[in-house]
Amino acid sequence: MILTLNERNKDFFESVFAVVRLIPAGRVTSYGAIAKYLGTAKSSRMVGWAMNASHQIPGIPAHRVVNRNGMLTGKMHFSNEKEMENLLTTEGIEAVNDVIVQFKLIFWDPTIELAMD
DNA sequence: GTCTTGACGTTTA
DNA sequence: CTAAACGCCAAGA
Repeated sequence: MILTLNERNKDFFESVFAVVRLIPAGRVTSYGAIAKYLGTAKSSRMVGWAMNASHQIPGIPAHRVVNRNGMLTGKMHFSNEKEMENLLTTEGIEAVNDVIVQFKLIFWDPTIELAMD
């Protein structure tokens, strides 16, 4: 179910969680992409903030969300720094030096994959 | 109430 | 090319 955050204020967190949950294994996306999809492209920080709250919610593959540079910026927020990289590796995502390899190829853009019309 | 900080991203210098 | 500033908005102090 595609979320339509028209109000963009109502349940921002919930929307972010929904999108993140839709990210298929082996794929990754960026905070900005999610923010853009939600209509808050300029507030990409809020996405990251929402992700921080996602810790309390199970089923949120936060490890599949990285910054625009493909860098594992949020690894420090996991139980262990290697946790995020480990999870990515398990899903077939290669990450070296805290940076996802072939990031562009496995990049999952909600604005495209979810095909908002 | 104000001020600082922050899982970001884009634009200038 | 790299470094710094700005915008954006929410939460904690």
